[in-house]
Amino acid sequence: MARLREFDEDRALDAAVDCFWNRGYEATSVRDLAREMGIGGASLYNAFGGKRALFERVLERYANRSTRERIARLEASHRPREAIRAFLAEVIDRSLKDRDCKGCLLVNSALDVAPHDAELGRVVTGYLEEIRSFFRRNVEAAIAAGETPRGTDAEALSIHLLGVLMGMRVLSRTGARRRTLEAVVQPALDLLEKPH
Amino acid sequence: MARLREFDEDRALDAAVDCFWNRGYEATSVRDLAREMGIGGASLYNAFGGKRALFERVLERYANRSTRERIARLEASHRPREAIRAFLAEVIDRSLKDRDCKGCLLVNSALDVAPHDAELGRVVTGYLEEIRSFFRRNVEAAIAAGETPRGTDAEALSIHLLGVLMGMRVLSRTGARRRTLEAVVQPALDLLEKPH
DNA sequence: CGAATTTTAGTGCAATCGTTCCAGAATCGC
DNA sequence: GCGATTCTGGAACGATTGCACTAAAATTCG
Repeated sequence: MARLREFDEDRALDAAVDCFWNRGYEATSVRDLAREMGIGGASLYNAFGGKRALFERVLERYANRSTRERIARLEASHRPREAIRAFLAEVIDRSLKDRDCKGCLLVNSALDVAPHDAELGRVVTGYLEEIRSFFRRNVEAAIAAGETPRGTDAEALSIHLLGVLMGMRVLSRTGARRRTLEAVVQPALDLLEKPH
Repeated sequence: MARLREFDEDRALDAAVDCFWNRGYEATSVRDLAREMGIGGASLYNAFGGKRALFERVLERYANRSTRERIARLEASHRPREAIRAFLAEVIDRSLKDRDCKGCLLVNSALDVAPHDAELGRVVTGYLEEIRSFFRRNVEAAIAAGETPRGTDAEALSIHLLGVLMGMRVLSRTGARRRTLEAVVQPALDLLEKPH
């Protein structure tokens, strides 16, 4: 019926993720995007609709490939408390490896675009809630397994863990060292450990 | 010798603070700034040098009027542990009162402009270090007063407090409720409290 | 007052913004 | 091969960007 698309949509999306992740929404131009994605401007509008619509696809892809993948993988291979610990440790490792200090696209977006675009704000908040839900699920499981201190509140602790994760992401974007990031996170992990 | 300036530089700076605070560096245009500051574009360049130079003045004014003022005031009127508690409580109160969810200009800048401008990055990091230094100073004083749990590490705890503050600021920008913000902060404050 | 100096509003500039349009190329059912 | 359809690179759109320039207005010193 019609001409076939020449470029790989997933590869192009990955390139767009890198663009928005590096420079933020406002500072990334459609021309930058098209160049990095290896396509023409017309193809971008043809395939993705425009800058904003592309950004929604980018957020979704980032969530799938980064956040959801990590949650599923760690939850499948670790006991509850260790899943939380491994999640934070992995984020620290990746943050330190990233020379560009890109931080987390969801956190960057929460501060950059969410306040000025209610719909995108709800999307970002939804993804953050998925992370918190992961924390909450595993804190509850750890409580049920009797591995946590007495009186642990899963709801409150999951919020605290999300906040600590956000703060660590902010500091990692400013180029913090490993010792700093671990000092941010450690006390939160200690709350899951029975006092001895 | 020369004509006197018609506008009040401090009032104009305050208006510029609001602009950058609301919309971020990139998304704020010089024309927006001039209009909100009540001056012409030429006056802006004349008095402040340009957008970037103005932003540095804005960061300085924000730090003086918001962060440093709060630190000095609370440190003068509270005992060490209560100064930290009051600091976080005040930030929560102000975050909830702010309908625009502007968050903290320093945090917003740390994610928005710092990674792309090394010099501004150092400026922002410096202001954040002042906050951490406030935490550290008061944790040390609390330790010296014997008010903290045994084995409290002032350096590590001050980093944790800074991270928790950053995280709370991120979540406040997404429109979090009081219960959420307090849940983020409470466990960090508990670390200053002797177990009973 | 006259000269010197600096602020002011307004306009202009080259560049870039997100987006659209266009002509040509490629692919399908027929 | 043909018509229909969708893709492609490239040019062009109006709007806006940060910044520079001009002439008039205002102030202080001599």
